[in-house]
Amino acid sequence: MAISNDLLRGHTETIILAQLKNGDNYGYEISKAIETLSMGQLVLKDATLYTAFRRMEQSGLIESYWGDGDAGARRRYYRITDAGRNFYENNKTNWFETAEILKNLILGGKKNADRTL
Amino acid sequence: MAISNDLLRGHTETIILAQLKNGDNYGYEISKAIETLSMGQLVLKDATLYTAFRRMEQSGLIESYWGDGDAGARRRYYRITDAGRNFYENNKTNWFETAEILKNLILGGKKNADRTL
DNA sequence: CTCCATATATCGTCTGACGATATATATCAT
DNA sequence: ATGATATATATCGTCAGACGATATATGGAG
Repeated sequence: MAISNDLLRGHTETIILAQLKNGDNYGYEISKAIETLSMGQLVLKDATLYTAFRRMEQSGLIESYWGDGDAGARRRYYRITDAGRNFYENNKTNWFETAEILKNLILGGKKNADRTL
Repeated sequence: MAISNDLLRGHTETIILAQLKNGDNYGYEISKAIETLSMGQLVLKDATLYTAFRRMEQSGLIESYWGDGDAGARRRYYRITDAGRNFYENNKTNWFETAEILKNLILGGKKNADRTL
């Protein structure tokens, strides 16, 4: 059961930034790292990945530069900025708090409800 | 720090169904119950709430009927269907699994990365 | 020479959350 | 009484983000 697009929504950027915190990297490898880390449950689609990069660069969360390797297809490397680090830390904290609340909401409270109406 | 719209996305229906599992109820009270249960962190907007009801009724997750109370504004009550229960159980399980994976993804793995690249 | 993995990129579509707005009733303060 | 506030439901239009489809380029395996 893979992670659905709607449950992913809003998390993509944070997940990518989490990878970039480990050092500069390029799209394809970030994508593979995420796939591995999620044990195959999350495979970001190309369109999702690259639109996220663009968006994040425009909003100053990351910077990019072309890799100088001659071998293979050209790679565009991304580097996390200070703004990106702040954004990441905020989202991380936010997620843990949200997850706790969401857990309660999804469980629904009220252990033994018997309301007839 | 309230729950952002994007983190909410995809969870609304599950959260509403969790409430209806406690017995038939109407929109306004469901909304208040969610607000209380989340300690004010999640306040579903009217538009979100009522579009969700419509969507869910059309897809057979819930059924509705007008309350017969003469007092106050008319209330439309909702009842969870069998399909709704299945949907809820699936989403609940799915969420707990997804949350676990998402936790790893957001933390990003690789404790002490020092890749210069 | 063709197929596949690597690698990046854009266009257009669809879905779901929400701001704005409308409508109606009951209660409470002025 | 009159206007504000809480209760209660509903729709329209907008916006953002995930993704299917598609395009392009390279290098190695068969």
